[in-house]
Amino acid sequence: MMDQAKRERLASKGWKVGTVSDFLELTAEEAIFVEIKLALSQNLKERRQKLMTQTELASKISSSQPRIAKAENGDASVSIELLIRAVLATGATPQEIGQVIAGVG
Amino acid sequence: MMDQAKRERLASKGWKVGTVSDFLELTAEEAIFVEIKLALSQNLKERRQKLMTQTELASKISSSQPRIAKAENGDASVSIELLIRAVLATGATPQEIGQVIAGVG
DNA sequence: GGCTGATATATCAGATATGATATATCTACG
DNA sequence: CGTAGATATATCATATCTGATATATCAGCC
Repeated sequence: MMDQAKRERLASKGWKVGTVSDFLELTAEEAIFVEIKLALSQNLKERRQKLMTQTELASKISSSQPRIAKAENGDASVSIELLIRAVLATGATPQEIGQVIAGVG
Repeated sequence: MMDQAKRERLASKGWKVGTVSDFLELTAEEAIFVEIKLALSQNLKERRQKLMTQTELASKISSSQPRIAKAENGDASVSIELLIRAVLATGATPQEIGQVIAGVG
């Protein structure tokens, strides 16, 4: 079970987990979906930090530094689309992305 | 190298691969991104057909039958978001989704 | 042929994610 | 301290994706 601290951390990023009952309304699939996004987000941050600045990565994918920051911080407004585009731009292979997702759950 | 037939197949779904030069403007990462979407699309169709109708799946994820049809046919207007939500709704695990993505490339 | 259920295609108004911009915060170094 | 580079936060107009709806096509069966 997810603890209070984690719920608050997610809620602060815009995820709809404010109250306990709200949280319980998340279906198992929705929960997995969020976890996949968070896993990609973490992976992006790790890979990017070794290679370049947020500004450099942003220009590679015609995005902006603020959006990369949100992507790396698990902001709910960032789509999986952008997360995957960004991870690919760090040189990740489909195999690596697959492993990150498989590591969820 | 992708052949003419495949280019035409993609273009017909809305992908920007109309002319050869347009096609060549796709970066390697963009190409991988499209392939990931197509792999998820195929996987969705296979899994869903064994379990339920498009209409049933649509209601599970508060979508519509036409949108599921587009998702299964690799239409460019369908996001990875929707593809993953749909695959999860067929009961796929993160492990299975990871494998599908890892299988690209 | 006609009927029925499933899937595909077309259109569209509304919702959501987007990049841009401005600015704030942080960190390291002089 | 002050300056510089990197990252975080806020706001916003626009582009893209969305579900809904209507309708077309297809397959199997009578």
